[in-house]
Amino acid sequence: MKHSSKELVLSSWQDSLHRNGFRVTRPRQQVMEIIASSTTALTPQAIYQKSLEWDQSPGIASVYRTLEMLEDLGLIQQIHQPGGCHGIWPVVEGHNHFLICRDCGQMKVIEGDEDITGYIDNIEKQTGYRVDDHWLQFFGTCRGCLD
Amino acid sequence: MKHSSKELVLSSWQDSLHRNGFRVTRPRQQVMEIIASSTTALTPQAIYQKSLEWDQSPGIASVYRTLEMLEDLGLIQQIHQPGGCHGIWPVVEGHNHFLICRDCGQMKVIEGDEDITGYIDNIEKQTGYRVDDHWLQFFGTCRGCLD
DNA sequence: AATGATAATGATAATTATTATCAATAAGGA
DNA sequence: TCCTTATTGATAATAATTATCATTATCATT
Repeated sequence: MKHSSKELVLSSWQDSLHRNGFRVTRPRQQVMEIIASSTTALTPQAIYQKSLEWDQSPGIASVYRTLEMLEDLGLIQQIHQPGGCHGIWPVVEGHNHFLICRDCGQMKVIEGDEDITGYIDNIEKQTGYRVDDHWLQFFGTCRGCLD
Repeated sequence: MKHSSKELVLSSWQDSLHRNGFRVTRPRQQVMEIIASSTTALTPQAIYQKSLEWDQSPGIASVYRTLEMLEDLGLIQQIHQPGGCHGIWPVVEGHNHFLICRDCGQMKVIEGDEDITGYIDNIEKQTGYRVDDHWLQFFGTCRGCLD
């Protein structure tokens, strides 16, 4: 029996909650399910709206509380977009860059390319800053929205 | 007589308002002054707070209205940071990348390096996306905060 | 499987940020 | 200087997030 990536993510998240002494409750499972299933970075409000499709759904306060917990555990992160707001996206192994479709919001995660390490060295030399992290995001149109 | 960069920015912004039929009012001048003088990307609320140091200051609504106008004119942009909120920063010629100090918020603008064009080509080939823009931001510690 | 300590929830009040409204004001061309 | 009207300031309305607290449900222990 083959497990989908989503199921692997969800079970590892549940493990993480247990290991850190957090209970695995229905509201938390629902929020995690929505995040892990999404192909776009969702805002807290959007997550709450999606949860309303269930016959039973978490209160808005629990959505925010769950997001805070997941972020503290390093399981999710905020992705910023030109519009102004940020959406929620799972943290995955390694350093990532993001590719976002302006039309439908669909996201792709790109394995961090080390091509820019040279660039970073230059910046450190020229500015005197010590650089310890960076964001690289690409915006454009996905295959499906190009037609 | 040598004009500072700030003065050049402010006079070009005023020209832009005039050319586009906007009046140059005291509240607008104050907001522009604060943005052009800042070494960090300020939120609308932070701009309003700074304006209160004057004996006369714009209402909060005028701050928001001025920011919307300046953004529509392409004179300012929103800079996103890990904290969650975004700050206001002048748009300058060409494509830029940003270097932000985590401690004091001080920003440096880096002339867009074309090193990543090859990277973008690869991404387009591998994903089928058409990429038309990107954000590259570096986070770290500035010279002053390193001590 | 039942119990119990307590973490977590849901409902809602409180807070904060942003936008809309409108009478009064001031910019800038005539 | 006058006049037209774009803009302002005060504040109401809206939206998003956080805090409060009595009730509920998880899960280690029995």
